[in-house]
Amino acid sequence: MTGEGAAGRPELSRGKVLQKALELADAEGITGLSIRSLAQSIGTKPMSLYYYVANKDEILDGLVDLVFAEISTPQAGGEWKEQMRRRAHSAREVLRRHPWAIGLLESRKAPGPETLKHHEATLATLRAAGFTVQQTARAYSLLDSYIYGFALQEAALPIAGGEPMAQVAAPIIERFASGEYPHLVEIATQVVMQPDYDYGNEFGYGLELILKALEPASAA
Amino acid sequence: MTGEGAAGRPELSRGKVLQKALELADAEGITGLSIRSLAQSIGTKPMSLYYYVANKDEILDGLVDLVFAEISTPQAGGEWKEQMRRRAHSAREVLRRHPWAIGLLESRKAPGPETLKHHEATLATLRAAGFTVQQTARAYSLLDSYIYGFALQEAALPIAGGEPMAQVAAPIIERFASGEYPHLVEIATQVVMQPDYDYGNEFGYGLELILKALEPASAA
DNA sequence: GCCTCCTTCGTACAGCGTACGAAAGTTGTT
DNA sequence: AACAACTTTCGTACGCTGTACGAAGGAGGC
Repeated sequence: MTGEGAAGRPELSRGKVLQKALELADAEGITGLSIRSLAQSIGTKPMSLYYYVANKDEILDGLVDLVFAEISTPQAGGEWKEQMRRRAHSAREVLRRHPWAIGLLESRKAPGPETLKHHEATLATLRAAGFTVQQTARAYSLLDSYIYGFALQEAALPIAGGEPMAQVAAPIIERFASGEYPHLVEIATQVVMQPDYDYGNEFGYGLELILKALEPASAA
Repeated sequence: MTGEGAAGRPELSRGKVLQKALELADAEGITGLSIRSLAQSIGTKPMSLYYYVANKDEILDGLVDLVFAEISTPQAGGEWKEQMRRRAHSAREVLRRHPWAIGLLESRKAPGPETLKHHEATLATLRAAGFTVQQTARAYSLLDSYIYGFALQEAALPIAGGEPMAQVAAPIIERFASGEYPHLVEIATQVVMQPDYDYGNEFGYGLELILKALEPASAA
């Protein structure tokens, strides 16, 4: 009707839709990603997207898969601890770049090919390092629990940036006077509000503690 | 207008609104909780709710606080490891009862009084056990990361129940033939699809591993 | 009787996902 | 050249969402 590219040679593709959806989610947050806003950012009309995806849920599934594709994949050859360390730090970094993805993990049920590939490679690395099947399952669950949980807490902080920690403490400050939360005050003043404090740096501490405890022998 | 209780003595209260919202979220999931559906379940009209809450976000904040109130609060007197164990298991159980709450944690910025009380009590217990301020912050972050991450993964599983694990494996089964994911198959068949397997039982394994590694002295 | 406050809620609006079907271009066949 | 078949785009409309605005009506004080 209006059309420059009405038919035959497609102007659009499923990949382009997902790519633009990723950019839009990064820019505006997951609530800013609507079919209408996505179509506008692509330069097309809402209903055109439905030729490439069945519904919005399929877009969200695709986004999760794109995010998994960004996480560094371990190789079965290398030293397992170093491989898991790299993977963990990469996963955290990716989830910090796409904080909306954490909430999506909860509701997706159809893992994409990149997701499966990633899991497969990680499991292969642990098995090759001598973990039994049982140990592998437990170690993987433990590591991912830590990674996702840390990312979740990080995403719940006010905003990324240097030291916006004064803001997270601000609403509590009002109740400071009552002396009702002395230990929260203690943590806030002596740790969180220190000028060079960055919560993200704490990730390595917990990760190393877990890796250290995860020797194949002791993970039974 | 229509009303049995039009004015003066309120039929409603903020607490009742939040209570009903909790029940509705448990019954229908967080997407089933709309202002209209909530009003209907209470037996009033949508706009009446806005006398008690400023907007829907305030309801969600209130729900998170209600959930925190359900988590067993540690006592500063007892043995810290046992206190943290109890708290962790309680938190996981509560988040399994209210799986929608996990996704809410990400987006809430205003902690409620119950949330603050809970944090305060947990911090107090760790400090009383001899953890330094720094160690306390790290230990707490580590424990909560694990708890939230585990709950998140648990919520991502198909449905609660005995052994619905065959379902989560089903979509992958199609790609079994290709031999592309041998380790996923291995885990699926030898661990996940075992008739008595319950992912929730794995929580204790990781928790004990973390608690063991968390001695105040070594947590520097 | 009236005035003021508390509480309820009817109406309306802009936004959402998407079902349905029409329109228009390209390609293949004759 | 004509026509059919297929691919791709998108206009319209429906039922849903949160909520701004303001009217309505009962309760208590004077």
